[in-house]
Amino acid sequence: MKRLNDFEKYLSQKGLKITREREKIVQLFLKSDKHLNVEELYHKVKKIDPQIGYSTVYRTLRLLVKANLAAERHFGDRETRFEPIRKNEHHDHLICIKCGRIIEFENKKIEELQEEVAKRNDFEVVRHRLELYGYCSRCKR
Amino acid sequence: MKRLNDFEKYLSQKGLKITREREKIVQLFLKSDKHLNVEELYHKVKKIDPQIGYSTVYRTLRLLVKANLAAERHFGDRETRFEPIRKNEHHDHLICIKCGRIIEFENKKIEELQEEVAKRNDFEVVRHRLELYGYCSRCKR
DNA sequence: CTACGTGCAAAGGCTTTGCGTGGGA
DNA sequence: TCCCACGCAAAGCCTTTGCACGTAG
Repeated sequence: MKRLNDFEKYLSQKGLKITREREKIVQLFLKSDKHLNVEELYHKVKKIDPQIGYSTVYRTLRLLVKANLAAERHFGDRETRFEPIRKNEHHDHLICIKCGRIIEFENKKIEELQEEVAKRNDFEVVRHRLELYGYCSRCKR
Repeated sequence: MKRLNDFEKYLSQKGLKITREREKIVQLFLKSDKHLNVEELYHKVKKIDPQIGYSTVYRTLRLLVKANLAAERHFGDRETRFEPIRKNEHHDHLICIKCGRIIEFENKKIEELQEEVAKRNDFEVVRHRLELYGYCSRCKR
């Protein structure tokens, strides 16, 4: 769990504390390796340690975002989802509007074209978001 | 105002009513030609006709979406924005994270590449979203 | 005349925070 | 010991809806 160490390092640096709750939450979050929302992670955590409260899960996720170990995503429009950040990796998403499955992909060519568009508009891109919504292999017939 | 006629046609077809409120709201919405949220449109409307309530603005926007005359967008993450749909036109967005300016663009090549990615994943794309966040010409130095 | 539309206020749904208590360092 | 962190409950923020009254057709 390299990333868990990164998190603990971050905490120490900031004078924050390593607690039982944070350990468990972060472990589960990193392991699950999906795009979870607070609710979902909260339920996973509850199963392992029923003491832990919703706000702790929430605050830990926010902390992960600050530490640059998690990214905040807004797919469905209303709900906030989080995903672990693996170093040097950027990807976009295919989202099934029937079953909710999320498939990740990466395409250098598209990114280059984006840069081109930006340049043409005298715009400096900091980050981007590309999502394709439709039906996955299982849901289209 | 071709689109206003389209809206009224839609209303008649569905047995819905053309009201003073709807006329004004839709006119302002189409004219403003920006990416407004309910709040913003509501304020514009208020200036012209202070009687009109927030829910009427809200419901009229929903109606426009149903009529396929407006598209719902979620940029900032939490707020819902609406933009008029011009026929046969698809575009994506450059969003300035400093001043909030939104610039539209269109790029066929990118769309083709998206289809390619989808095919490779046995995925059928229904719609997509591409947003580039960064600094616009005025905000970067 | 009837069903749809309107404004108001309140209910929802999720995110965020204040507070008193508990626990790392 | 001293802050930081925790759980709980409540506050915020938008979005959405129920209701009683008004009005287009």
